[in-house]
Amino acid sequence: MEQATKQFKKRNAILACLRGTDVHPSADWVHAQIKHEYPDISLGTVYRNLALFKQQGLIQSLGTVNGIERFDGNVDPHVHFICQCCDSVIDLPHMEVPESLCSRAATETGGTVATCHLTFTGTCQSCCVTHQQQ
Amino acid sequence: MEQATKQFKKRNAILACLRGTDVHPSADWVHAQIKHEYPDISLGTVYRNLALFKQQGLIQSLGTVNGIERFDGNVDPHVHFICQCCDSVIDLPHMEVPESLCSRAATETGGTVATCHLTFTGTCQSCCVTHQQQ
DNA sequence: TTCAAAATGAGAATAATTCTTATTGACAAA
DNA sequence: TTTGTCAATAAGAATTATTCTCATTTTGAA
Repeated sequence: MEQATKQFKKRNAILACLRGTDVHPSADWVHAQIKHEYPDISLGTVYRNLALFKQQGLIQSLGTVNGIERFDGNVDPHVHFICQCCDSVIDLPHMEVPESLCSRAATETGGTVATCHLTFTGTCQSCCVTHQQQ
Repeated sequence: MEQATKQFKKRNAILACLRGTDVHPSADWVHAQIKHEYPDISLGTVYRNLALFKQQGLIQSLGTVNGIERFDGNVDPHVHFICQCCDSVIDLPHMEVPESLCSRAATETGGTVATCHLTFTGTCQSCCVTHQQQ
């Protein structure tokens, strides 16, 4: 009965949290979530493990939105939309960056390409509705 | 004889600095450059004017690289390559994001699209040469 | 010259992230 | 069970990029 491993309980909870949400959260958001299960988890542990996962390629960073780094538990290449109004980050799952662009990037730079990010910014549907109230 | 306008001397120098380089600099780099001409310019002025230009659409932010925001005086849509090794940012001028992707982003989100960024990360040619010394 | 408004310098304040260190917890060997 | 070892953690201090405050300076106009 899942006595199997008590090891990495909090670490695994952090990874599970990221993989179980689509909000592309900040470290602080993850910390608040994990606290429900482990009230004594520290923010430093969240930062530390997020950095570890990122280095291991288990998660990816989307860069910062309004000065706050955002993470994604889905490392498959996909496209993002960032709302400038509410800072939400949304997946655009049915879109892909043409493979031809990636290979051209490698040849044009003369270096090696590791990742590719296509990101749109704008106003999300919800914010559009809220703001033009007519 | 360019008595024309002493106004905005430093402000204009900041914009000219950004437009006259391709290194996609940080605020600190810009500050160091302007100091050659105006030794008393403060870092606060650089930040203030970069924020102003960004808001006016005269420059764009590329997001942060290693926690430091990078700017681009070229606001035409174009593709970037970021070296994970030396943090350099390079233009890939001969590549474009297909217009079809941008319009699809708008329809898929149901909102409005303002900008589009395609960014590759990897190891630049120079760092490749430096590191695999064989 | 005088005036009002805008721009700036200097440095304090803020806040996200990283670092340090003592402590805790898990597992293995005795 | 006890002990030892080592990784993981909590707590909070330290760092640092960026923003904010405010007194001063500069600018162009009257």
